[in-house]
Amino acid sequence: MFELTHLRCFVVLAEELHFGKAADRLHMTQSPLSRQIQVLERVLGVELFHRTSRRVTLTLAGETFLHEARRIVRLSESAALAARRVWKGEAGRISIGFTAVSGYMLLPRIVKRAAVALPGIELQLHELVSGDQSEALHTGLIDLALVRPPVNRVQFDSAPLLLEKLLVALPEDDPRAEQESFEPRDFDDKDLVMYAQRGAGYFNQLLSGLFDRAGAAPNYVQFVTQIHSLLGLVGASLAPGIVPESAAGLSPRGVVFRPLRTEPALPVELYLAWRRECENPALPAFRELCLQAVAGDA
Amino acid sequence: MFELTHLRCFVVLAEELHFGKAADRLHMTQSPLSRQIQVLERVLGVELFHRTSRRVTLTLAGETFLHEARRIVRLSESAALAARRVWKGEAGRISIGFTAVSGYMLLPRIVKRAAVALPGIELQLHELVSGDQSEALHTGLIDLALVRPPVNRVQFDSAPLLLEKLLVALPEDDPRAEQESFEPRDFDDKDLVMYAQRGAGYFNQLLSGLFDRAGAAPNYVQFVTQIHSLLGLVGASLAPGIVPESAAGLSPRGVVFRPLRTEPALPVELYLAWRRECENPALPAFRELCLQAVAGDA
DNA sequence: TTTCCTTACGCCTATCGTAAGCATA
DNA sequence: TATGCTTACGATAGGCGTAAGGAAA
Repeated sequence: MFELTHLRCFVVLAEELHFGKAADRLHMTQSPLSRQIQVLERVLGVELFHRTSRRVTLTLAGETFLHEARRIVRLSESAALAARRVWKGEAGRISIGFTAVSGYMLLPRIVKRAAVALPGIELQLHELVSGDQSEALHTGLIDLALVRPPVNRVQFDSAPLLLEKLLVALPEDDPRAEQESFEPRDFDDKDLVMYAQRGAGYFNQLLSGLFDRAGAAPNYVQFVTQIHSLLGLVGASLAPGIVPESAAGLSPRGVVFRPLRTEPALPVELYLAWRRECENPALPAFRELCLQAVAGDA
Repeated sequence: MFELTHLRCFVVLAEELHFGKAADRLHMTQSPLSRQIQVLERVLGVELFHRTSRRVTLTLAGETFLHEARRIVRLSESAALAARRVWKGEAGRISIGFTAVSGYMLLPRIVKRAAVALPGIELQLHELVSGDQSEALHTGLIDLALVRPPVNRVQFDSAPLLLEKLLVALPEDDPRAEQESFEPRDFDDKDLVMYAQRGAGYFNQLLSGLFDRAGAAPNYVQFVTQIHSLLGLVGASLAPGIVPESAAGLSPRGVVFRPLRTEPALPVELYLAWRRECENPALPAFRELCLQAVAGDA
């Protein structure tokens, strides 16, 4: 078969229609050019040029081949450029995993920034429940995860992304809905929708610790794994619940939000996590952009 | 720069993800394959594969490059095929020159046949006055001409394509319009629209000879170079004229056609003409088709 | 005679295959 | 220990440039 060298020689000769000039442009002498063309013609079984030792012209077959040869040469150049851009992280695709609540608040801001700062990067968003995130990260389905602690520090690298306040979510018909703000001990021996230990371990531990330190023991009327479910129950007037600040952005019906005074004031953590051997070259720049997107709007 | 060899190796390896198996498919040993990939990667400045001495996987840059490499390899194969088809005359483009009258009758039949019998051939039709045809043929604007004799036998090869009768074209209000048929001596000393010696030499000579041999001397009221013009004058009731049979297919307003008895009965010749050094590989098959198209419908 | 494409010859780079090296399961 | 990718080495094929050959203006 022929090679790209042959095509490059052919294209230039077809443009110059003069072996000497074409050879100059190709930084070679006439003789090897002549042979390159001969080889190409022999391999194809086609006369590409009409040569009369005085004038060189394309045959019809040569004209159609020129068309294709140009495309191939151009493609080979652009393919190299594209590969280099992906390799250098200027282009490519990044898959991001997020849980509903963490994503709804942050991702629009991140996506908007990325479109401006990293125009060659295509973002793929995967909404995943917390438990699935680390597996998705491990198998390579996603390159980056927005997760609650703890992050498995053996498999993954991570960076704190955001700290949030906690809010009390109350049914709007709850008598305490008038109250300005709350503190943990307000829920001692009071009904509360709580997070399950399995499936919502982070919020379960966070709130348990909070109530323990305050010497409060709420009456857990229901355990849920997702903030969505909790807000549904609150909206149905079952009982109040505690949610991260970003959940207020969901504006659920029949629910009002009030501050919960805690120590520290911003106890809810959100982390970025990624595989230690980060083989996606676009990832470092994108992680940086995530951190800036959060900081820039804080 | 890289070569097609590198791309072919790369594509197969990307499919097998195993140097040994890929090398088998490429009819080579592992070692040169390994080096081909290394060269490609060095030339691109990009790691295409993630190698762990146990497992081979594509990097992201490799995935995008694979996409392009496949296209390039496929294109190079199809380009060779296309060039070969044109070279063998199975595909290509043929430019045909024709004069209005000769073309209008014959070309539709020829075009229809070619679409079926030579589907890879694209036809380009050029309507040209007789005088321009041989120049167009010479310069290569057209590959084939439908022409009236004489054909320059030094520059061109030719073949008789069609013989036609002559018809008398009469204004419909001419008293002789009732007459069944004519012979040349009917026009002795009668008004007639005639063809000019320059620009319509063939018909001028044909008719002059006809009238001479019949001992008739019409009264030429006007000289024209094109059959179109002659029919225009006839339709305007200036005088009758003599036209080839195919002109009747134009159905001009205000003109009636009547046979002209001549010796021989089919005196009007139409030839195919082409450059002696016929460099269009599709031409021979197409010429054959033209002759068959005429014969098959005679 | 000049121009310009092709063929001939010697040199050199690049590829090939074989074989040894080395990391991983 | 077996598998499988990489490196080392000698042989060879194909490319290049220089120089001579040959047809056309």
